[in-house]
Amino acid sequence: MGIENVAQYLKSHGIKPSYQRVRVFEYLITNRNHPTVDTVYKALADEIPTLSKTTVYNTLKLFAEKNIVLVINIEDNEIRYDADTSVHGHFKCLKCNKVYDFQFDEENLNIKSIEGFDFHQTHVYIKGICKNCKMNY
Amino acid sequence: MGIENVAQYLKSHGIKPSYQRVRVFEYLITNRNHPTVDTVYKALADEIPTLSKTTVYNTLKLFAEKNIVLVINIEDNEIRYDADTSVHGHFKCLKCNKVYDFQFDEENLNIKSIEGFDFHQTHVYIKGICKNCKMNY
DNA sequence: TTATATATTTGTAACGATTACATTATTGTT
DNA sequence: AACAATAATGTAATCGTTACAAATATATAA
Ligand SMILES: [Mn+2]
Ligand SMILES: [Mn+2]
Ligand SMILES: [Zn+2]
Ligand SMILES: [Zn+2]
Repeated sequence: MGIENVAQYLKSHGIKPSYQRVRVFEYLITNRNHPTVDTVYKALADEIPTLSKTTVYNTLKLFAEKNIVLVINIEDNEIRYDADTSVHGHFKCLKCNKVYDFQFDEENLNIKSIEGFDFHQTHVYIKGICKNCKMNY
Repeated sequence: MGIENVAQYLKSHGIKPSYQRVRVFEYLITNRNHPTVDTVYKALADEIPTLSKTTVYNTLKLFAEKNIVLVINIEDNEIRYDADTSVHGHFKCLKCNKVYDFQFDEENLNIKSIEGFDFHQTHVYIKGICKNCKMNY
């Protein structure tokens, strides 16, 4: 994504840009790894020794409410976050556990049997084995 | 689904058809409501007073491993189960919390950027407001 | 600047869904 | 009936998440 000024970006979405919030959001856009709360916490705890895991929880929940992050529920045992809020799908490799982005044509989904419904969010999740893992095993 | 003999169906998928397993699977195919563990437990506990919630957990996990139920993770705070294992999408209404099935054209998704990956499962989840709730509020 | 109010962060305790595990019950076989 | 194997049950433990109160930081007014 092309976010140059993170503080300004947060402000423009109604979020006061505290130090911790800026750092969490910066983590998301520089490491595009669809991290869990724990991943973010462990990564930042070194550089921000006073950081509390509760703050990471609160911050990501706030980001989700303000719609600057997507909440990704591919697996039932982990919640991941994504600062890329454009419409795209997620592929999780069952061997290396990496989550890949992919594009898809939403219009061509050609959805039947739920006409007249209001769509707020669409999530497309695919599980399988990625190219790397297919070759190396 | 057209499953006449549940016990036979379980056997054919490598599952010994104990009384509890048959009852849980029967619940799934008669009430097509994408229930949680708790929903199944509460519904059957009346008729099977000795039923343990652990058994419902074990049973649904076994069904998922043997691929006779789908695990549905639309929301991060609830795991739902579906005995209809055909490819179809799920719409969750954010007002009435009902989960609707819908069909979609998998081929037309036209997925880019993950060529050469092996797909095991595809999930399409949509959240929004259903037709009923739109009209009645 | 100082005082005061508001917002945010922190750390700990509580919660709740899920799992682990030991015990009991059931089923199938000799 | 005796035995072995499998499944169900109930309780305790686990772990991710949330609630909450105290501490800290930030903004505003005097
Ligand atoms: Mn993504
Ligand atoms: Mn379904
Ligand atoms: Zn992989
Ligand atoms: Zn509804």
